[in-house]
Amino acid sequence: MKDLQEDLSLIKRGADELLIEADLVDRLKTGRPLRVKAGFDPTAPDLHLGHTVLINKLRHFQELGHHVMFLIGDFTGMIGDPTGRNVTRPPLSREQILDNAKTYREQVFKILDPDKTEICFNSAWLEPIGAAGMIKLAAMHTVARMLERDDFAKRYANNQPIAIHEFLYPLCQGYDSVVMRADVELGGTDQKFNLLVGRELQKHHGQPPQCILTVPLLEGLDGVNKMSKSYGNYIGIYEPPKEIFGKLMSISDDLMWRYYELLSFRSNGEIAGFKKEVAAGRNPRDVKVLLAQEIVQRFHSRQAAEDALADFEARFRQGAIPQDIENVTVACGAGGAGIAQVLKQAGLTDSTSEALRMIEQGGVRLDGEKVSDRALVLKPGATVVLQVGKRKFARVSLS
RNA sequence: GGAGAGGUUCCCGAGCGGUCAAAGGGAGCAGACUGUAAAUCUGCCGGCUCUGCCUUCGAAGGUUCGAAUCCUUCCCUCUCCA
Repeated sequence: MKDLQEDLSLIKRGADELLIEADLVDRLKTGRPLRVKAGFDPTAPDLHLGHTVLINKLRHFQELGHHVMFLIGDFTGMIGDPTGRNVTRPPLSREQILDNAKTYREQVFKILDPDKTEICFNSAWLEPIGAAGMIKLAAMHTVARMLERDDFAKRYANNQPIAIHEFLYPLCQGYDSVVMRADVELGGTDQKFNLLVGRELQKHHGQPPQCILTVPLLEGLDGVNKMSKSYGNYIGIYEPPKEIFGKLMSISDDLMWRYYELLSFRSNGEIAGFKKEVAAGRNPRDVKVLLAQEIVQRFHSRQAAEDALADFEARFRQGAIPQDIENVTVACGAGGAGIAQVLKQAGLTDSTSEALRMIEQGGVRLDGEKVSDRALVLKPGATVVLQVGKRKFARVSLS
């Protein structure tokens, strides 16, 4: 019995909500491996730290000997989960989906055990049911119940459009649970409604309704919106070490604690210790460095974490020029090229207008010297190191 | 099917014949400062062959010396009624 308590506390660690706990306890008591489901849209080809909160939780179940089913929503991906942002997603081609799925698999297996993970595609059963099946499915739920969903309710109240196909998404996701005979489904807190629809549909099909475990959504770098590729506030787990490190260093001091809670493998005791030390005057920067290193090491290596730190220190604390600068060749006529042109063609600014602005604001350096002459001309044959702001560098050769 | 409201620059949102590349806020970027790509403050924030020129205000036409602003048609969204 005490093993059960330990299992349960691991399952609940960091989780937002568990429905229905007593039901889950009963199922755990049976001793059989539970069928644990979590689904992902194959819309984004790579995962970011926000997804890993959920995947870490899947791993917990896996460690406890349960059957983890990683569902790739290749069919539902065509619908796109209603985001409330009223953005129409371009439909994905078959190849794109398969391609994305492959990438998913690789990335997820950095956290999950490949031998113990079942990968499913929901097109396998949603495709065959056809329009008739879809109508049947739609008959199992009412519009009023659909509008209970917070997102729909808000949009409806704010006179924002809701397309009918958006109602189909929760139904499809719920039907997945029926086919997969899920005992437990995991999702972000924003998924709660969809997860509950799964329970309803399972009841309709004479199955015991699945338990639901929601994990908090990780805030993105801005600390406000959820981390998401479409908001551009994310840290991808395949990003270069220095990017991951730098992005983590850019989060606010407050957000840092949230990240510790949801991403760090450090114990609660350790984290509480850090908080105490910072309150007592320790520089939060140093604690942030530890977090950044831990994450870089998880997805790259210990060495990469060391290097990222060294580079960061050199660049931002001492203003040094980094070692690995991109080499760019820019073509110009015999008379040379204007500095603004060169900055644009080297990809350091988006437009010549922006380049000129950067110069006016003192954000451009040439071989470490601030450029103040917007009419500066670079001669053919010259090779210079150009810098825009603190982070953009290029070694430019004129030819 | 009928009546009404509305579509503005990355987002929200003013403008309602010239002074509009278009207020304000957010995001973003740069500078200063610092404890960091935190916080704070300042500036920038369509493009270009840049003291000028070109392209934007759902789309296409039209009126006018001149249109984001007026007219016509079309597309899209919302509300109420049926």
